[in-house]
Amino acid sequence: MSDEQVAAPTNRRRISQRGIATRERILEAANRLMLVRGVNATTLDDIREASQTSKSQLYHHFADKQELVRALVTYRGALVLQRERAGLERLRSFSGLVRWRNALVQANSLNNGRYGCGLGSMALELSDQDEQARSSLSETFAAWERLISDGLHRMRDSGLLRRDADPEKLATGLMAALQGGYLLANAAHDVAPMEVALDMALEHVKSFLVQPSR
Amino acid sequence: MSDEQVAAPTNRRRISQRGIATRERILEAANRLMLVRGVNATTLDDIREASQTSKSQLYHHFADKQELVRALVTYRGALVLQRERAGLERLRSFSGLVRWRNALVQANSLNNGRYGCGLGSMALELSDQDEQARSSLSETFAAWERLISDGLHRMRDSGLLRRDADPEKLATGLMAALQGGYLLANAAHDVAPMEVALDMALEHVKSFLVQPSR
DNA sequence: TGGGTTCAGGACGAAACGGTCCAGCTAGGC
DNA sequence: GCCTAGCTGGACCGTTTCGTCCTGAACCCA
Repeated sequence: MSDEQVAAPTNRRRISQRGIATRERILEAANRLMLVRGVNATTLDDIREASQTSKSQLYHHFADKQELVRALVTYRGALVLQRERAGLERLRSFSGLVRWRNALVQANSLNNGRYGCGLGSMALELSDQDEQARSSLSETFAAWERLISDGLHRMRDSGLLRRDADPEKLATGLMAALQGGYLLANAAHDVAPMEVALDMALEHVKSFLVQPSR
Repeated sequence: MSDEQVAAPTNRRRISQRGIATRERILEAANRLMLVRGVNATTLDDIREASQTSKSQLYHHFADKQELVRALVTYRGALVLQRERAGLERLRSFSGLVRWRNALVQANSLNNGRYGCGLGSMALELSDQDEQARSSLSETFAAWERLISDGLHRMRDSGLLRRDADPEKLATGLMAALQGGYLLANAAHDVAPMEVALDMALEHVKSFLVQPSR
């Protein structure tokens, strides 16, 4: 989020700067560790050590591990939406979509496809385990898709896309290709499947362009 | 597999029918539980209880939990490939692809999008945790994609698909759409995103048909 | 039927893990 | 500068969980 704390503290009476910083440090460490090892395979002691804090601080800022995980869902969601908003809010052309694709592919190629999408991996791990986390993740995905579909709406309104193009469905398709691409790239430790998947989705969007640039 | 044990016992000297049945029961229970709760969130005691066996049997048939998980990867891989082979080995037309899509969607709609793909969920959970499991899953995905691309090759050879269609890339796209669809459907508890994703991938294949049926 | 091998049951141990507690320190309003 | 409320460090506890071990039953072959 641009104008509010990414890690909003729970409403308490007095909160010191130090307290906020500690909470942020915990979330940052949890984010890093759980991206690599997964949520369930990461222990509180791991997080305590990586964040240079102590047990009591974990339990001062979060009621239990589940609440920490839920806070992490919010935290990651905010980070991803912040990043994606920067890349998508001015989307007005097909080449903008290509730039969006390239940025995602490049970022993922830095670690040879490993780790996947922070939201996608949590979605699979938590969906059948924590209903609140699931619905929160689902909303984040919806917001992400909306960033895409808003751009596609602009393209349709300006006459770039045909009237029969359905921005919502196209956005869902792009998101599925992205998430499936992340998954296959992670399994293969190679970014290539993600490229192929995104290119397929882009070709599909292209098929709705008024003047095919091919 | 049709002509070999799905759960091949490790090479031991004498193995009774009862022993094989026990091993199968353990794998079947692990498969069921880990699909719902995830690998790391499922304990050996859960499996012991669900399979009506005991601790010593688990450790008689598998060295440790990791080896059980690896055996499960093989087990699930064989099940999925068996199922998919049945649906794909005679794939020769676009309508065959539509039937394949419908079968997947229908199966997933039975539980409102929950649980996702047994291979995909393991891939995300294990890829950064067990290199052997990851490479095994990656190979299974490759074999699965090959079932699809073989069908697409047949379609291309018979003149249904244009010569410039790339069956391997199309298969990767279909697989990514499927896996991404599973993921989004699981997060949303609604099969709809999976339908949209697969339809996008099918449209993409359709765009390579010699005579567009639209 | 007898002897050795494999299978079953479950008690047991050790370590990891989530979570509690408390004593001392820090910060910010008055 | 004092005082209260919040923050920090880390020892500690109970449970869970992986893994071991030992006893007895079932099985196979001669």
